[in-house]
Amino acid sequence: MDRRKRRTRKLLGEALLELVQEKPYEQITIQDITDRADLNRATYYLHYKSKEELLADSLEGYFDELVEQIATKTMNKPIWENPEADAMVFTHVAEHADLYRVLLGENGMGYVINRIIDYIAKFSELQLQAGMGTIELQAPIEIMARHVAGSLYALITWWLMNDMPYTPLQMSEMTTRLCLTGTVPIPQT
Amino acid sequence: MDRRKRRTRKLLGEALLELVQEKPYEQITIQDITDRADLNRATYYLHYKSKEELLADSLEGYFDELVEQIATKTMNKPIWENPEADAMVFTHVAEHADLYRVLLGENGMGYVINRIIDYIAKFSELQLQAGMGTIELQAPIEIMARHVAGSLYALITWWLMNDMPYTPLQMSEMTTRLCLTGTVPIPQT
DNA sequence: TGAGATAATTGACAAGTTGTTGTTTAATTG
DNA sequence: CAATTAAACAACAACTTGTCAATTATCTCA
Repeated sequence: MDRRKRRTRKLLGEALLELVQEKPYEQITIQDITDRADLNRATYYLHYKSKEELLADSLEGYFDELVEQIATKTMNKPIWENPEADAMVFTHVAEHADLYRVLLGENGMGYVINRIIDYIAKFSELQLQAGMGTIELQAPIEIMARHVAGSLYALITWWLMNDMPYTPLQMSEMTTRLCLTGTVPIPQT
Repeated sequence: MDRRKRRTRKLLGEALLELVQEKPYEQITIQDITDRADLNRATYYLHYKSKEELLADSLEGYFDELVEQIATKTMNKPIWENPEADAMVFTHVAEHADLYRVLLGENGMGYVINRIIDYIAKFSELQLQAGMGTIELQAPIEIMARHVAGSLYALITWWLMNDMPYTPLQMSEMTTRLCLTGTVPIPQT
């Protein structure tokens, strides 16, 4: 990709991520973005058709960063020997708290939310497949992965919206425990 | 509330819920809504300031309907004696599948998603409080409730987006099992 | 039923946004 | 250096928004 092209897209992305923290997403116009990036509005349309397209593109970076971090740490280890993996997620969220608060909270953005859940689910699925022999399946792997992803997503947002009252490690331990042993670890009848 | 006022709001709500299934939410203008409802555009502003306000208002009905159904069935029963409760949720979603697919799927709407999770979490919290004496707490109730809510949300959307490959009862059984006993019901070390 | 209150209509307004186009200028690459 | 490609620029029509003041229809309650 051309150096100038990359530069322009980077500028646009940074502008949008800044603006998103200043005013409601719907109220951000393409004009606003190009003003902030100090580019002509027409230039925008040479790169993106919509705000959504730009936002999705800009977020890639954050996601990839996190996914890679985790991948290097947890590869080939089943999740139940790895509370640090989840802790990394919570830490990552804390580092970009302002942004995620906007993306996930209150008037959060649906496709970002779903994308995040998908990301997590895909990841869990790998984890679960790795441990397939060891554990007794409670449901199709696909579904178990979604279950874990949903739980993690909900706990992340709760934590974020309540000013992070626990440490990432505490959160990750609770998450892991709830996902692995459930809410009611009483003798199964 | 005035009869006419109610009528107008109902018309606007129906119009929006129709439109939301026809084209992307962001592309729906207030003009579109009032055209469909056969009302003057200026009239809209006498009732709502934004599209969001109208949408939130329109959804109340659906939510209340479901919440009440469940409340009457499950009151005072702990959730683990009650797979039908969750089944009702899945059935409800199936009944309004077209709408929920738009609200929750792909480019879903963030605040609707969060509202749904909040709804479920509040509900779970009551359930968990009711069974407090009986069970051993794995984490603060608040967190356990979020965990359950996130899981249920993720499973609902997965089910919806994959053309509902299981029956509501099957889904509800898996949900319950995963939430109660977790993904890995192996002896705890 | 009829008077008064309230909601809705209508048409019009300025201000702003959108997407696109054709032309010109600048930067990058080999 | 020449060719290519990106960006700037200005201007376009079409549409959206929020808000008006003046008017008409509808409902409510005495």
